[in-house]
Amino acid sequence: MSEIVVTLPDGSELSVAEGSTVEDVAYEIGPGLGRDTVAGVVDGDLVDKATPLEDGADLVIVTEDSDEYRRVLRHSAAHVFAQALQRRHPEAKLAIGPPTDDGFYYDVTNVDLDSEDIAEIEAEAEEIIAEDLEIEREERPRAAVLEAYEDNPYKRDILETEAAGEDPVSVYRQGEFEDLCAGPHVESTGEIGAFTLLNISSAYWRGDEDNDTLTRVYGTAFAEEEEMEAYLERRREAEERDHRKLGQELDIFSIDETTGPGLPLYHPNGKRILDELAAFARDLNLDAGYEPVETPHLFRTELWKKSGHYENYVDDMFLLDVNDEEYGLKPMNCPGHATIFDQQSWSYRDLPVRYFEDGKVYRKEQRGELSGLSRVWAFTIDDGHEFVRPDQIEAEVTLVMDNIVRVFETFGLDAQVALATRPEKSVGSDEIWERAESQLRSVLESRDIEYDVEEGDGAFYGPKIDFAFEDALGRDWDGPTVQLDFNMPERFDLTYTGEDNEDHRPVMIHRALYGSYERFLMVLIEHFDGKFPLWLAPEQVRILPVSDDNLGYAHRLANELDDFRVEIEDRSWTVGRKIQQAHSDRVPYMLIIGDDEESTGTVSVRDRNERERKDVDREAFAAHLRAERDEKRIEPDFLD
RNA sequence: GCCGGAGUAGCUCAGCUUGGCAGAGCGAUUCCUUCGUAAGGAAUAGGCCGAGGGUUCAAAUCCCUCCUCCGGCUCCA
Repeated sequence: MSEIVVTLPDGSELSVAEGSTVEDVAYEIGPGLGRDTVAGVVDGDLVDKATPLEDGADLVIVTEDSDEYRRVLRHSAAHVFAQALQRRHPEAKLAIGPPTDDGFYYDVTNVDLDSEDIAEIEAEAEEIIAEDLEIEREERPRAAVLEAYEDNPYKRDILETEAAGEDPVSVYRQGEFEDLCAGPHVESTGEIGAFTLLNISSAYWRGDEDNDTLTRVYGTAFAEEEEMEAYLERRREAEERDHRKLGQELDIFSIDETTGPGLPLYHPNGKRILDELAAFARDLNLDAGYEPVETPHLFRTELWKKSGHYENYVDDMFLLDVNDEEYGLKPMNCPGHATIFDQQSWSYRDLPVRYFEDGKVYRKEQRGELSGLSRVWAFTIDDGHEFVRPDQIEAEVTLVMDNIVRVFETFGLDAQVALATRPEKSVGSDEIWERAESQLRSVLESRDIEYDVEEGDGAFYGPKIDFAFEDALGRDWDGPTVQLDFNMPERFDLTYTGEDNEDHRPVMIHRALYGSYERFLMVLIEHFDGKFPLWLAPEQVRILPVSDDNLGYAHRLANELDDFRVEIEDRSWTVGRKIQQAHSDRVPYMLIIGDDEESTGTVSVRDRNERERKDVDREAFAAHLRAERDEKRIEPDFLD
């Protein structure tokens, strides 16, 4: 029998008998690995473990404890859901049912499902898992499959796109159920140790709003019941961190039905945090050579016509009629800043010119998009605009990136970085685009920042680097950004005089260190679970007198700490109750003072992490507090 | 915007299936208690049951329209 050679991930080559499957090779390597093998990745494609290998294949063995396996298992779980659905609702039509990062979904149509149906289908799915049906791959002639799906436009669509030209076509069968599918799958339905349906919603076919609306059922599956329990527990904890819930509990902001959707109202606690954030950004900006400017919320639409917003963005703008003249609330700050730049003539020596403004903007987002602070109609951008010579782009972008990195470090945040390149519809020459993109790339690489390239995802006016945050529920939101703009300088006919005494066109850089204060605050609330670092905490110290007799001492203490946000708990509660409340309000430090402390002039310090120390010297505590605040330390560390 | 779910006291929720006096806990207020490290006690106040219309002797409850929120899709700071 002839042999074939496969290459393993470590680069080693292995000779095996022709016709060997992924599983055979695993056993060849070792019996333990053979038993653990659940699938393989061959030349980058995930396949069943029973797939025969070709000579020269690159092979990765997939075992149970891997993300690949979880995807395979969940893909099979999606089939189990579909089978259960068809047992209960034979009329339902299946569209597509892929695995996701932490589960699966299946898009279906021609069936109405409510929560009762979901419970029934879930019970049916448990039954299918108990039946332990073998999952088999079958190759069918294309014509036969096309005919079988005669009245299912979605499966036919898949045959014409993903499976275009394939003949035969693979179908996976388990019991009476079969589904058009490339696989791979686990061996039998019994391999799914834990299965649950999570929620029901909707989606457009192929994500296109012009297509049919489908019912999307989300679920997840695990090999072991305990894994699923742990996952569901993490989900519950994430829900507790949701900024909409904490925002209300901690009295940070509200969005009132009467005052309007997507229009957040910041309470004193919220405003204290925003003010600290603004002061921090202002320091960074002043250090980096930005000059503060300020522009109004409203401009004549003449400006929006000049900037191109009226043409491209008018559907998202709030327009007002003022004495038969049209005005618009600003959706962006850049046209105002470009106009300021245009008020004088500039020399090449003056550039870069850098303006910044915490500018409130208004964007009429689609109603279904609004969500807490992450998507709103009125929000404030920590907006900077720079006017630079083309040869200054790289140095400027480097400066901006350094500041963005500084922000991430200060808060201990993490984000997905993406370089978005030239879209099909764009302005500016090939040469300037290429140069700009390579400059952005080079800044990212010189800073060792990991990033994805999103081809064609740039703005029509220039390429950009976006930083996306994940919220507690795992949704991604764009935050800080650096964007190059070749368009606005054209539209505003902005120029500077070069060394050659000729007019030249500057490049504009749009950048935000936070993105918007709204979205950034959302990220911080969830990131810290409401336990803000001392410098940001709306209330930094709470003084808890043991009895009313100690109120005088409490006020003297509060006066000594008058450069901090200090509150005195003077309700007629027991000490235990006062401590309990301070913990639930996530106050970094509590000072508990009774007769003992008052007589010795000390304090008892307790922090929100439940540590405490008695007989603390007031001066020493105050000095620590100042250092902790000024150094922007993340956690209260006096009691370390 | 589209599909689905929901809206009852400041907050969390019960009541709605089967129409018949609008409820609980927390919080608030007042009084008692002055308390030593994660919830002392009692009393009181608090509601256009999201808004409007309809059915009915009677609507929180049934029907219609709208608003808002939640989960997605699509778009984004």
